[in-house]
Amino acid sequence: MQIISARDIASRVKTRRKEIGWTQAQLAERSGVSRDWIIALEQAKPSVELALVLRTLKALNIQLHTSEKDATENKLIYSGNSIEDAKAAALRHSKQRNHNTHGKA
Amino acid sequence: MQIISARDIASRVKTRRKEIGWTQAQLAERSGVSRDWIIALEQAKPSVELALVLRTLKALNIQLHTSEKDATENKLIYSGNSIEDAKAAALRHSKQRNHNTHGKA
DNA sequence: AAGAAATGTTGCTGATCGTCAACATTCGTT
DNA sequence: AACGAATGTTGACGATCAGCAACATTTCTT
Repeated sequence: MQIISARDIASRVKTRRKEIGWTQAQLAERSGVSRDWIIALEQAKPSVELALVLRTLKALNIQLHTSEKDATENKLIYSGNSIEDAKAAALRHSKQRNHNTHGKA
Repeated sequence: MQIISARDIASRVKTRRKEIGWTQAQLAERSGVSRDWIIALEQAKPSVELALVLRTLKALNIQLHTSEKDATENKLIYSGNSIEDAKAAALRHSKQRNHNTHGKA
């Protein structure tokens, strides 16, 4: 499964948790986080801490992998690209929470 | 590549960034974060926000995937497992920062 | 339907985040 | 060596986190 957003992780975690038959409280205990945090994770809160996410995935035996396209290809793609595209995308995301990202709006 | 810890993501990001030939500042701009944050990420700070990580991976064209073992297998594995093992592991991790995880030490 | 269990919500707290600015250090090129 | 660029550090700031406790709501079991 491709992981693009916090939503993807949220649904992955929730689905797997139910597969195993755990409650949120059980998962929280196994992962070493609070039940509140599990709720937030499953509700796709984008600002959760990375390490806690990784711990939770481990508790659920969900493996994470990275795969990249050929480096040369990417170099070509990116080097000629408009910076504005990425910035606009970032802003779109940050609107979910007024995060002001890297300032100078 | 298997992603287990923040360290894995850190090295992945750093390696890929250099492959493409970007500076931290460039990656920061493309990802919509501050340069400070990129530094923190590449230094494997465990508490970085998930959404910013995902945005950065996207900017680098690094794809994230989950893969899980058979659900039945996991159910068997976990249902008979000692809760204390996972808790101990969680505590080991949380010692990196006195996070107090889910209290009631 | 009734009760219990699970999930979700709210208000609060101390701690930490991510950003900025300024400065120090390292790296790479000449 | 010297210069600029890239990387890393520090301190300050407002904003937000993760946890807790108490309560509300939904879901499940009997």
